[in-house]
Amino acid sequence: MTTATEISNRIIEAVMAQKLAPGSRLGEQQLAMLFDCSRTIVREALTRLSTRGIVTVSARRGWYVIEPSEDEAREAFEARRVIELGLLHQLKTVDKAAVRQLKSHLQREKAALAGSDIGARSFLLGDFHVCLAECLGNSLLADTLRDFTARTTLIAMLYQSSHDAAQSCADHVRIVEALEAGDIARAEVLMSEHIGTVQSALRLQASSDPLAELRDALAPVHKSPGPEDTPAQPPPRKSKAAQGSAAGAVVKALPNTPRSRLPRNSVSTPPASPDDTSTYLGALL
Amino acid sequence: MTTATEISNRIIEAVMAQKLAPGSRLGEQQLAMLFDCSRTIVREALTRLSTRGIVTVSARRGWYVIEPSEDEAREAFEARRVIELGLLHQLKTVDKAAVRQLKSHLQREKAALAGSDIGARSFLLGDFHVCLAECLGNSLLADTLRDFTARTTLIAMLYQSSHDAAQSCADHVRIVEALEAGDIARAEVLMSEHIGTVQSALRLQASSDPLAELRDALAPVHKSPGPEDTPAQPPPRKSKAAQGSAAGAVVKALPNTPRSRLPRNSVSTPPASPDDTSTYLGALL
DNA sequence: TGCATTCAACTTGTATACCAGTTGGCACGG
DNA sequence: CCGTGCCAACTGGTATACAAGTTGAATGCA
Repeated sequence: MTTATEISNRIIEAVMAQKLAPGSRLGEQQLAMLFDCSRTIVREALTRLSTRGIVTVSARRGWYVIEPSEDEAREAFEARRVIELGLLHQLKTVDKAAVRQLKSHLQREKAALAGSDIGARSFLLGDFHVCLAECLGNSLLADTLRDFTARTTLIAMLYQSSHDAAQSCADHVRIVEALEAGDIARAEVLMSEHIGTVQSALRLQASSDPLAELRDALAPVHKSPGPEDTPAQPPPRKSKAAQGSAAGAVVKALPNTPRSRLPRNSVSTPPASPDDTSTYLGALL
Repeated sequence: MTTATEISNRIIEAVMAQKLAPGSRLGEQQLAMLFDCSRTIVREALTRLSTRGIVTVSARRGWYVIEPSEDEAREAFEARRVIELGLLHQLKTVDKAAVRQLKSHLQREKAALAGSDIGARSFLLGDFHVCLAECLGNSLLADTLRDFTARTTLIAMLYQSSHDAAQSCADHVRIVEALEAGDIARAEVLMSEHIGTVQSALRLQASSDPLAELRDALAPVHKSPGPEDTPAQPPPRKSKAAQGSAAGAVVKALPNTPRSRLPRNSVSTPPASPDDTSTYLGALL
């Protein structure tokens, strides 16, 4: 048994940890089995998340993690810029305790960077911004920023961000240094550059050709041209499918369940075979 | 029959129109009767609104419109300031079409100010800020701002704002003028002052005595001292109860249903007598 | 072989039945 | 007359049954 709040927290965390890709399917029944509760609870969690703009429901087809359009991506980054710069801009003084807490966060970031847990790394990198808002004394904006950060994390996954984690962490360190020195204006500039760096690492094509993406993605791959490496790529969650080498860009989020459509045993599956569920929703556990 | 989205929109609008006061009770059953749908739908609407921070549920007691604490009030205004000033601050140029749309909004504000519909007046005054964000091209922030504006509207009701509508409208006019002139910096200053004016019109007591509020509210009323008038007061929705004159501050939102606890007819009330419902939820129709 | 159609499995959508906690009136005892 | 405890009515909480729409694969026909 689990509460709706727990479930939605898990999902948000999984998104921030890049363990749930844009377009991932979140079946009510599957989640209900996974969390050992009824569909009612799952539904409440998903409804909440859809209000927060993290998932969408396609009528009688299923719930899916959002796949932001390029316009939505632009808005999300703009929104984060507005809030985070606005927050710093209005700041008069920096509390000692806040700096201490932020430094503690940076420690965790560095630890994750040294370690091998890609998920924790991604989560902490995003959580820094939430933490900043919280330390600066506005939990309302912190909550808002959490949703927006999850959003930009999904955008980074969807548009194959080539940004690396070490860079982000270094940026965060400099920002906190500026805050500690009381140089808020510099912190603001650094934050602006930081967000700009992350945003410009996206492979957004401003081309007016709506087929460009497909054309590019479906172009025949003769040799691996490998122009640049993409360090912060989502972990090989799905195993099979998408066996094209890591070079080619993925068109969209490929359908996340290549499971063969076997005839169902009968009506309902009481023993709850973990096969289906644990395959791709293990990210939530 | 109504959808969950419609219901939550109605409630948000009623809040922005100051037709639903902080602490108002929103019974699932009552709303279900009012909107002719099942509790399931109502529940979804209320769940959504609670995610947006407009209502709260007290376990097995009922749903209520939020009553923000003073800290939450501070955060809400700060959040609005951050977003709105941040939005203007990052603005490079002002679109012609945006100015046109904003001017159209101002026309409606003036019309409402001239008319007698207090609800429309309050709604439009708040909606201006949402409209601004939308015109400036960020619907994500516009949606966020809608929730925050509803919040500050509730705060104004709860803390007996003495601010008047004409002043707000005049402020809005000046802000749009500055935008039209391309003087974004001035618009920013004006907006800052505007929000400051609204915020400082609240009767927030910064006293550390947690009983001060009660002490003040329950002080005997000998003569009506009437220091200043409070023009933008919530309409006399409830008729009876709170028969103390308009001078004394209301402690909290008084229990919104002084309905006598008559023995229930039997099990379920099929013909759905409109008595109970239409009494205080008429604001939603 | 190729194409259109049918159909069954699977999905969410909605209503409802029932569970459980809260509350306030009322009766009873001091 | 006052205080206290009990009880019934009312609240939301949860699970579940059933309705309704979507999809993809198998099948039959040209």
